[in-house]
Amino acid sequence: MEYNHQDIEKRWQQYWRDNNIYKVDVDSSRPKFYVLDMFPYPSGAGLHVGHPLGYIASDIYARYKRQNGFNVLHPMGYDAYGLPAEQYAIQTGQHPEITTVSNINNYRSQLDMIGFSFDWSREVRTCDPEYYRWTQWAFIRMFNSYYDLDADKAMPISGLVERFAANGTERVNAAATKPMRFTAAEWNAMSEREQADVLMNYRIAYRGETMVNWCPALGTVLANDEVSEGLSVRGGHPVEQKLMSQWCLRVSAYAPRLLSGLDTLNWSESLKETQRNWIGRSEGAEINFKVAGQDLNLEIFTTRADTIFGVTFMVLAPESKYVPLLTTPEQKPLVDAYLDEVKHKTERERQIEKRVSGVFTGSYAVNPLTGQNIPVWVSDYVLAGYGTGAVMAVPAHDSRDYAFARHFDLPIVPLIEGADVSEQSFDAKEGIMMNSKGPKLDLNGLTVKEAIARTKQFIEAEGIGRVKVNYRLRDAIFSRQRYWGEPFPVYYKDGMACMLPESELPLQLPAVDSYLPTEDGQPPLGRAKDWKTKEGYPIEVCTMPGFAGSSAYYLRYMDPHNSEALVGKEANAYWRNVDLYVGGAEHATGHLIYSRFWNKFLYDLGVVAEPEPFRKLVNQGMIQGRSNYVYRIKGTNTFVSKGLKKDYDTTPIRVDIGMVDNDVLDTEAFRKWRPDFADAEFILENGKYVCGYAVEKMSKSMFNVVNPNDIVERYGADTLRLYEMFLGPVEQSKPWDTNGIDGVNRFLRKLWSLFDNADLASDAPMTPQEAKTVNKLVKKVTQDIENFSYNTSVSAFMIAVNELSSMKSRNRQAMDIITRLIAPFAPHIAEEFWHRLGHDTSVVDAAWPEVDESALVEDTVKYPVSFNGKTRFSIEVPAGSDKAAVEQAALADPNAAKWLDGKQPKKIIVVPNRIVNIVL
RNA sequence: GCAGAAAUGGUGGAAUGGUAGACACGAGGGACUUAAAAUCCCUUGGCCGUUGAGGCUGUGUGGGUUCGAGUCCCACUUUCUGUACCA
Repeated sequence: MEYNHQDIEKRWQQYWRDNNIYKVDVDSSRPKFYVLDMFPYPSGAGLHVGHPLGYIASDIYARYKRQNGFNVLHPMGYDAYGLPAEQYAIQTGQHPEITTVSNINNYRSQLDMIGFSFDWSREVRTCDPEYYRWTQWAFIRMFNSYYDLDADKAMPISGLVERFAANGTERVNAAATKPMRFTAAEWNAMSEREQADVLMNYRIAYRGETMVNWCPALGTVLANDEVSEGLSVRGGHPVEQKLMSQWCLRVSAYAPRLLSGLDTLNWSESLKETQRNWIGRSEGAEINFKVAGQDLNLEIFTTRADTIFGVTFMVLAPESKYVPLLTTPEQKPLVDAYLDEVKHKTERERQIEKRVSGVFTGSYAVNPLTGQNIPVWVSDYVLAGYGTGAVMAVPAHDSRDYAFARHFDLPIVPLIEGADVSEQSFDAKEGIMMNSKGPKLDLNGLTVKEAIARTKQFIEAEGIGRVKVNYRLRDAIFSRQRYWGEPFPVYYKDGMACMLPESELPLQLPAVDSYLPTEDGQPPLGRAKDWKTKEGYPIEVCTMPGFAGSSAYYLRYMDPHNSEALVGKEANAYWRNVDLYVGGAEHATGHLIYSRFWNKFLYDLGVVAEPEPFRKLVNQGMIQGRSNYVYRIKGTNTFVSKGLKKDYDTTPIRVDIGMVDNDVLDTEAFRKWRPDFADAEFILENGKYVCGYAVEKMSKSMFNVVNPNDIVERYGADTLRLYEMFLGPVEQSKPWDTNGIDGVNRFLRKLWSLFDNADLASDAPMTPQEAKTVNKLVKKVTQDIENFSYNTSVSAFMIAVNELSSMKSRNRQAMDIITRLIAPFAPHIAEEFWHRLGHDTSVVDAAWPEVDESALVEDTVKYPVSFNGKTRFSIEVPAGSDKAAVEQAALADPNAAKWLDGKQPKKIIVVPNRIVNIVL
């Protein structure tokens, strides 16, 4: 009988659906295992063959774990809010939900074809009100919490209010936007409005006046991870800095825990490193410089406290609050002009220019160690968002300060012996200090490291500064001036932000007549009718960003229909966290930081049991497209085959890969493709037109998209699954190349015919050869799955099937074991075999086979024999021979004399079961 | 610039420090066929030689450790990914 994949796959998919095979429930009698894929944003283009790569890998693991007796949670859902649907809505006026739902349906039908073991009864969609009510709920909880640095966790803001009322800020150690000091009396004397403003300074979800990435083209602000090189990640539009009042999440308060938590995770080193860099811990000191002639301290942050004797000027960020305070009347026109210039530059322009610019404020600061007056400048090379937005400039030992000093002809004082600073600064943190002696502190002769420690100690003792750990991680900006997102459960009462009661959640996204901003520049929600509370207070018109809905979805899967809580205690206590998370590395600084933050916040609240959401994480590689090119001779309509193009002056043109088979162009199809190619002429080689190729991103515009549906239709889902795994290591990026798929398909057909020929009536034991082949396979596949090395597993299956066919094996036991082994990879064909073997339950629950080691025992062992490390011949000795016997056998071999060449071996090395090396 | 990963045939890729190139594609040759498809068999890193003969060389470059290195160490080159005036 022929292998008819279409019939088999349709039939068993139906069987799985009808019997709810993939539905799971809490079952405390079995250990749990949680396998999760990063849920997709359902784009209009649908899935291409690159998307399922990670899903297939995780599905194999999920099925494998299930066959090993685990209760496996393996859900799927959709990250349904996003810009493309909204942009489409703006163009067409169609509600983004309509597009989104139709895209979701398309995704679902594509996913279903591939035979995944998802429990669809747990599906979540971020745009579903029953889902986003818990996103809103978490936001309210964040608003009602502050981060207590002594307890090192989030605490209810009501506790902080009590402490303020009793003792003011005394002994309060809380993460804050800006430091505050007041007494209980002062607190109690404040108006409600003033108190609300103070509390905003401490809330974990707060409204803050901050520098934001404003993208005029998209009409919204963006988070740092949504901006790359001064352009928006989505769309590539320029982004500029703007001071705006926005909702923010105090992610920075969690920076130390987000950093230290990484050590407990089984993630790739490169991904952890990316997060470490993003969090950006740096140890240094904050030092106060008095401003000459004013009662004002200029506070700076530095990691190089040792270089304080080389400070020849100070620099403020243009946005620094110190700028207006330090600008003297004479310098004001110049400073204002400079600030104006900087403001009109986008972040991108700033980065591209890299021109040294700046202006003197007219004020001087006093070096606390030397008492010298040093000028204070303003320049855009200092960032307002990092440290205190002001630096002490040490041109001799910092390249940026050096460039600035050179440009404005400021003095450069070297502080490290032997450092030549005539051409460039000496930035390395090594060497012996010099020129560093003041009235109270002498660093000369110390190493840089010693000097840093000594200086820190000194400034703390003298009260001119303090040791400080700084983080690069910024608070997340949480407002988006867009329509298609979660509405904030926030209304404004006399200008004060208030939360809706949790009982009124979800606050549903209202209908609007257009998805554009209002005429007075309000976000689209400004158009919603009756967008106010029962009492008539206006509701927030911004929506939440994309990462809001994806930050806790893994928790909702545990208990998706719970109407009382995000996740019930019992469900959470059982499923705990994700054991294996598979997804793209591009989320390293976005979703994977926010999720960890969100989880830690809920952990502080006692809502979830685990401090980290994702224990093991695997980043699947990208599958790139493989585009084909034809070569048109310039000025003609004649196309020359790739091998001959060097003789002509040609222009490469991309062609649709649908017209190309194994790089050979279907010339007739090409003529029909476009009217201007209708009369195309071809110069062939060996009667064929051979196309060139290039590895590029898979996209419609490059005509290189391969649709998984087409593959499934032609070869079957099992072939697709095996082939995607066979392509190479899951973590690695690689181009898609349909050319190799025949090999995998051939393998499945061979397996099929092997099975078709198996003598199903007999239950004879396996022959020793059969047992060896089968047990070798069990061992290899088990190891490979544990190591996520699926490509070598597929090879192992091919080898085993070849061996069995050449043995003309007809053994039922062997087929039983192979069926169970291949079930995670090729579930449809395995299910078919399983039922033919007479089982009436699904292969999904068939026990994973164990290795019968006794079948693998060999009678003889083969040793390669090397002379001075070069292998010359091999010998076979009885298994269990001792070293001396192996040595003897090697020397006694007829081949040995030739290589010994009459010499005595100096040494003979025998590595058991490995090699004999004879050293001459 | 910084950080991380990588570099092996025509291609995708295998190799717990132990016979490099498994497995697959592609290519070449052959069998079956009126023919094609499908299927099966043989060859396939390079060089020299042979036709039951084998040898040399070979994992980006240069060093090192080791009886033995694709694998470990040092330096360099190139590529990919992330990040970037972070003081």
